[in-house]
Amino acid sequence: MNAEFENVCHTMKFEAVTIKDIAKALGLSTSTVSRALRDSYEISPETKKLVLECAEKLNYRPNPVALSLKERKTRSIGVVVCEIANSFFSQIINGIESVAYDRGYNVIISQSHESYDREVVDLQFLSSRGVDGVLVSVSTETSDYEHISNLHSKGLPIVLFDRIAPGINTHTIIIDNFKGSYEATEHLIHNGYKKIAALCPSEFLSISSERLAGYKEALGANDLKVNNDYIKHCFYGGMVFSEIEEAINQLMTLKDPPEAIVTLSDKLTLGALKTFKRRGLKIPDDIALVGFSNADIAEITDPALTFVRQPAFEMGKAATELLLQLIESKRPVTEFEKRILSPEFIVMESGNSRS
Amino acid sequence: MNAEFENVCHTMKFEAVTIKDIAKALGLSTSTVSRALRDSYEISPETKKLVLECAEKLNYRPNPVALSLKERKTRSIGVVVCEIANSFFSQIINGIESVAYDRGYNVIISQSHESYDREVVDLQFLSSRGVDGVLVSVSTETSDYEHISNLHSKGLPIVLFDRIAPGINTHTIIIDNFKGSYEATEHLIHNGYKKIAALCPSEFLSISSERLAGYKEALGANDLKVNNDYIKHCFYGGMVFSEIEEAINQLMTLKDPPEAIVTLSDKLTLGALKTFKRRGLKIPDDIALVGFSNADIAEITDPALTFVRQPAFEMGKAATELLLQLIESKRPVTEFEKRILSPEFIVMESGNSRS
DNA sequence: TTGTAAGCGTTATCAT
DNA sequence: ATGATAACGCTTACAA
Repeated sequence: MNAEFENVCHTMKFEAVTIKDIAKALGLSTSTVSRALRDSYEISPETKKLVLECAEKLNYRPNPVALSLKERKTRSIGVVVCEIANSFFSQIINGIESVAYDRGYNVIISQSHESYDREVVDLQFLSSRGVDGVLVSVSTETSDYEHISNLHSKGLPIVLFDRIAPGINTHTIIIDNFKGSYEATEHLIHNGYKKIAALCPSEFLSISSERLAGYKEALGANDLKVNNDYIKHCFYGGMVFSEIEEAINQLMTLKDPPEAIVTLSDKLTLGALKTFKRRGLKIPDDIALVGFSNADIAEITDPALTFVRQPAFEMGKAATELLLQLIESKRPVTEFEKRILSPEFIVMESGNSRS
Repeated sequence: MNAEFENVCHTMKFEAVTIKDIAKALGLSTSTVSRALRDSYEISPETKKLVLECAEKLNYRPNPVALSLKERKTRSIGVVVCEIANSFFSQIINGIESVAYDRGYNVIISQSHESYDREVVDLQFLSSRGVDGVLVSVSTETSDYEHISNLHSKGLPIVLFDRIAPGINTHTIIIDNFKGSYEATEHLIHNGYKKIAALCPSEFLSISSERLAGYKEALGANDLKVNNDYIKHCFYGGMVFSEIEEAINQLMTLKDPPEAIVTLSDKLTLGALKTFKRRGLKIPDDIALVGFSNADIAEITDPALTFVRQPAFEMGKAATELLLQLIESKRPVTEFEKRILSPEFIVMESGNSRS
């Protein structure tokens, strides 16, 4: 008996006050109480006051689960990213959370860890949990997008961001990847470098092809030839550090090694910096570097790094605003917004000029 | 008519298959179907097979909201941290998510942005949303813990991590902060530094006093006096960068400036590195630095930084495991675990030895 | 072995 | 202006 009691106490959440309790306390029906709480016109002012006071006194809080069941919406949105502990994505999540918080939505996070299978499960899990919509940035392994388009065609609002999926007609928000890498490459060219390598994410990712195109275009526009030996893809884009190390090793042991590298993602830039440090390579004397990075990383390197800053926080905010408009049907289903945010090219005085 | 139809299509989520649909399809009652799905002993094998097949065919997924309403648990846990886009916390969240995922729980994130008011609202929001438990690391502004102890005494399972609250008797997981900063300080002393300053988080945080104690103890154990001019607190612990810059400026303009600094949090270490770079201070010739940091940051500085690594991922995992045990009543309510994780002290050959 | 009915907390549709 | 009832999807006594 005692043991049982203790167990119950332990398990039991605080018995929340319900509309029933208020009804009982006031000798009213639940429907009256419900209406009074929602400030319905059909309830007399006195009753309203009574109910409101009682609710206040009992510290009544509507049960969101019951509401969800009734209204078939949970006021929560799901997010699928490769890794939370990646500063680019954590900044995006920060933006997502800020908008969601303002609008009274919960944010449910899940990670694909760059695994296609995991992404499928995550999405399935989120949708079965009844989220009102999802924000997705596809994993590096993902080349089949049916799991996304299936949900989409079932009416689940979806906004794709950063790493998007071809052929799914929905809202998307991306960085102007072409521009970012074009500027990075051209900056190196303008500083006198001709042998410029590119370190890219997996070729399957939308960001990769766009950024690579910018790199090639910048070379071409400056009468430089594209050397395929200078282009390295890291399939797991930095999640596996050894991939980056290996790619850079290969570059540096070419008969004709590059004098400079553009790193086409935040994670790759970080990995390249780490590799340089481990190998004792000095920037810019041994090798020059410009690439996508966040300010923190760029600023603490020596010399401070000229870099492409991606507006991650803004991207998270924009994606969430779009998603909530979709969810709340504030936007016709036929107009899909394809937004492109401009990256910032930040030149550090100290960085990469040839000595 | 048409407009209405479109609107409905737009708003409507895919009509999910329910137990009722299966029952109807098979000419059974919902209870039979329910029991068959739960593999109850009272259902005949044939019926079970029939139901299971039908469920499979219709792609039936149990509605978690309905389950939540019935069982009064949501299989979701809430997390309150100061900032997601702080690598220490994003690594912790990674750990949290990994355990939660394995156990079929959702993780709902919210940020306090180091604001006490926001922390109160976050916690209120999470609990009203019916999370089964919460993981909390208090904000730097928080010095009153009633919002936490209130929820706790109402029976909501709570695990505090990293920045804990005094006087709340629940599970806690922290780093051995004393040890971490003791080792950092002593390492500098062993390398010949005597004038060692400490850059600390807000004095109200549990981590701050513990780390400061380690610093002082290390000085004392090596016959060095504590100089209060050498101890600087940054109230917002790095969320406001100018605070760090200002603190370091003050240190460097003392009549007798320090030769070395221990930075007592990841964020402070990052901020100090940024400040050094901006001021053109070289490590270790102008100023030596040892502190709490993650490996990425420590490895890309020049020279690579000797540092205290906090097992953030492990902390997130451990906290979540404890919380889930509490939630699932696998652990008596009277035994509160106070776990202390050891930090790793990582010495880089290149770092901080006097030239 | 299977069906009926009540209940989780709320709101909407009828009555009254 | 207020109350009774059904419904959202599911589980579980209790009947049959």
